[in-house]
Amino acid sequence: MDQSTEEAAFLAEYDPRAYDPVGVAVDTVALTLIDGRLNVLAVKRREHPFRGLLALPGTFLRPERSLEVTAVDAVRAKANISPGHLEQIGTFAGINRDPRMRVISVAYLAFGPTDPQPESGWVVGRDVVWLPVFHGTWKFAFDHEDIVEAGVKRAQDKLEYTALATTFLPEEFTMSDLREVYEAVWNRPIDPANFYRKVLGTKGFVEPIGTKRRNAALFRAGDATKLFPAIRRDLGAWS
Amino acid sequence: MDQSTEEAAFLAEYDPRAYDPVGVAVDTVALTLIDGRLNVLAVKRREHPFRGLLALPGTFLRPERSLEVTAVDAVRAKANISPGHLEQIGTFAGINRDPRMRVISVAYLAFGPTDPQPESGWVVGRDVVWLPVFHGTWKFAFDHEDIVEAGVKRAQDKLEYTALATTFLPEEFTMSDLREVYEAVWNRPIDPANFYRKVLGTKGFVEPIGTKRRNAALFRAGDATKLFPAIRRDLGAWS
DNA sequence: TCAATAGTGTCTATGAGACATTATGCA
DNA sequence: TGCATAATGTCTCATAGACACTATTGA
Repeated sequence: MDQSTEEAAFLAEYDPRAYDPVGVAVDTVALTLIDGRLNVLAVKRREHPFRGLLALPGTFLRPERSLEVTAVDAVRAKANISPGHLEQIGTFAGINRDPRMRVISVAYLAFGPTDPQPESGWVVGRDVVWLPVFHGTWKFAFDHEDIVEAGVKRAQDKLEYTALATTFLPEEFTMSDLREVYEAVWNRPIDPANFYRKVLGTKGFVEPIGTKRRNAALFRAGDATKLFPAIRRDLGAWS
Repeated sequence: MDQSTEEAAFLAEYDPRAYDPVGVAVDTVALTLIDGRLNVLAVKRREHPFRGLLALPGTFLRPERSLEVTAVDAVRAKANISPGHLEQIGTFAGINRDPRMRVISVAYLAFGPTDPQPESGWVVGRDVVWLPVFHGTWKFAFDHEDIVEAGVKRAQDKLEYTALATTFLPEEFTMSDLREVYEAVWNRPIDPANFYRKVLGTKGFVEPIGTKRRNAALFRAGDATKLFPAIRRDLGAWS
């Protein structure tokens, strides 16, 4: 590489316009609990490519919009979920993941309660459905199966050491409601008695309201964001 | 929104070319241990914008290259680190992070031993330096301070539940070498006796070679990737 | 009054951490 | 032979989980 070539390469390295454009999409894994089961929001594609297949709600990033706003709007446009939590999962950038051109996708994870509660398999609008994550296998467009898997795994991890489980629930909930969130997201049963004490022993996770529903005390979310001690999933014994 | 406008919006949603381009950069937080201290690789910028400030090694994504290759090459071009581990941290996309145009950065974390061992503050090449992370504060260009912080935090987390600490070390190492990795990345002292037994009690983390250096047994990396039980950092008691 | 769920009691096993003690190899 | 570091012993405390038991409320 001679001097001028090196200089050109150097300048190009620092000039974004020197390269062909790469498309940037934002796709969201929106999770909610329906009837005790974890569900993910999907859209049936009406256009090329992958016409007819399921895809995550998403759109292309516009230069003047933030990733977060883009991620939330894509979900709001399709369903009545109000994400109590939004976080970035990561960026998926396989070279041929989109047949049209190079497109990378910044994936987001959103979860929250839906109101009113739909049923599992519920068709929210034209070509929009909630799919029960652990009950059936779903064929997605692009690499969206990978993204869903990463999103679910992230949700599972986050329930261990953050207080985010409460964002799946309405403001008031019982201990069983909260346990149901863990059971749905982790897809395994949990001992009610031990769960009860573990949650109460975790500072700031929930606080009692004082009222009851049937014979169950009602709680609201506490002010903790990180849980200590964590609600452990004992991964070593499982995966 | 009338029918034709809606249709146009719908089509645009699925056509990447319908939007102004967004630049995609890849920046890498490359970490290594120098003299028992955690160091990060930085480049002094020679061009606008932020001329003269420190930045992470990085470049723009070309349509035909993968993120991972781009991330590793950016580091290899600057220093003699051979990343034993590479993972994506996340995508940083603040709207005005780059004054030239909208540029999002997919950030990667790399770590591994350097050979030969440089000294801390070592100038690897023209305008390339290793900076001791916890000894001094460094002013970076763009939002690269945030990216470094996220990278270091990710490294700290990963040492808890993965066997990646060994990738900071050469093939043969003593228990003290391994403890030094944890102390450098976590930036706090660890009881040698308890660490010793905790590591040996963690299936597949290290295996003894049988030989010694001074009076210390030598080990090599085991075949485990996830650690169980994890080497816990007791975050609750700290942050 | 019965059934289902909520909530409490109790025991065991595991692992983290403090810190004392012994072993090893080099100056 | 003495010193630094390696390696082992021993104790305490916190927490997870199994499972038996009692309490409460609606059908």
